[in-house]
Amino acid sequence: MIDPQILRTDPDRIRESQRRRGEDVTVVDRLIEADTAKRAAQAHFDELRNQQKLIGKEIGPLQGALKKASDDTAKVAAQAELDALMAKATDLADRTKAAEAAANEQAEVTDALWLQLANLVNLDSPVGGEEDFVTLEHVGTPRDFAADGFEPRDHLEIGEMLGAIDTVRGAKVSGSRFFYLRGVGAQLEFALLNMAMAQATANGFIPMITPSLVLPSAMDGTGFLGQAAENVYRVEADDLYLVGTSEVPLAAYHSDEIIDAKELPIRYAGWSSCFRREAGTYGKDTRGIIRVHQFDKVEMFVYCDPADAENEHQRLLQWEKDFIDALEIPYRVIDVATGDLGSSAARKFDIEAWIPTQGTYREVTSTSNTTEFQARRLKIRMRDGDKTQPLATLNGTLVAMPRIIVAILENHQQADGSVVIPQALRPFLGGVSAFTPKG
RNA sequence: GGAGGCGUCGCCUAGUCCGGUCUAUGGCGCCGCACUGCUAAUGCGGUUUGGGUUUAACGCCCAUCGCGAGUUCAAAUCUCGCCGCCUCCGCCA
Repeated sequence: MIDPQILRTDPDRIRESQRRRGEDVTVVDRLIEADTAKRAAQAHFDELRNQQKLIGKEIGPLQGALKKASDDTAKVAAQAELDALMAKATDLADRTKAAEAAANEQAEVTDALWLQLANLVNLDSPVGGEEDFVTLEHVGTPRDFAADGFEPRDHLEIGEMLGAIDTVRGAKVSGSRFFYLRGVGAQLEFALLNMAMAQATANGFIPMITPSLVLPSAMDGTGFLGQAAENVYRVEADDLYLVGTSEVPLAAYHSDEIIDAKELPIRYAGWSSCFRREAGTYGKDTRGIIRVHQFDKVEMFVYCDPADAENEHQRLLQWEKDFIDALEIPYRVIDVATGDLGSSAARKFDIEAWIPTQGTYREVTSTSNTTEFQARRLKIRMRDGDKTQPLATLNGTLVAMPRIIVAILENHQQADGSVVIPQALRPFLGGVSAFTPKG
């Protein structure tokens, strides 16, 4: 959630953000109303409770005096006073209880509204929908296969020739959009994993292997039970969710904690399987492993001072570029438009790799600055001197396996179906320089 | 899965049997001040978190003793449910 103070002091800022996202603006007015009602209800309850406590404090001593009273007149007087006090207390208790219930109810209504509100967009993000991104740069040049004298095969054809990808049996065993990596395909993933972790640790990241099943609180805290809910697998019997990215367990890792500002930034590189229902993508990317229900990914996740978040976002982007650069794959970097940001993100950069057989760029990594949005929901704060305030969280893909494998196979293929391994990756494959089809 | 124990404001801890004097004790750590060639030691003060109100500042109020509900004028304390941790047993990659 965003800072409630902004609602009270500068609601137009929220309205503008909602407008840029193409989302409901009237929610701001409903929030103002609910927030006011919530505070009034709370103040009313606080006042009644205060009175109740003051009376309660008189009752104890009075009961003591009653016991010690020596003569009957004093006893009768004390008893009368006690009875009057008790009657008042009983009445007050009823009213306090009612006020408390009203305050709780109003708080619930208000909190629910808050959770509907997406993060404030960064004003530098291009405004518009999915197609309105701004291309920041192109790196590398798409290969000229005509000059090389052959027609490129798509990643699935190459993967099958190499015995590296098996989608037919994936579907047989688990249904559509599931696949097996086998042989050099599996080795390629392990090599990419090790290369990614080597880079991450060299850059000060702490390697993490995270749970793939999380509680509703973790899923909701990271903002995945909003608009994205339909893409989340839920294990009903145990009320757990399968994560779509290790961003979820990495963000929730420090939930309900206060971190000393001196320890920031804290950087984690998380390895996990990722599960996505891919609802609403019927007919899209049905061939190969571009869009699948389960894949593995190394995710970078950072906790830092909000003042440093934009710089850190640039660093994450640079680390993503470093990795793709090392794999010698042409790509472009886009600044994602406001309407296509997730609810948590204030700004997002995607790297899209050139896919020769599609003649276009396809997303392979994504890095988001979620500012204090997730930290507020997950109650993660930083202590800076005597101030305690929410910190900023950011995430970025270091490597998402299937798509980077697609890019490697397609861009580095040869006429005979073999695939040249980029220099930087070879040490992680025992020095192998190419994968070659058998017979 | 079974049995038992435990959960207190950073860490440790007192309080829970028997409800009000808990505005939660003490130690450690941390912060400030004093003293001091320097450090250490010592002394004094401060130190949960969230919300509200006020704001020039101080302050005041409410909630918070794992979470939730109940009993009561009043709950860290009594009752019920849940969660987590530890020990032992069983099962198991």
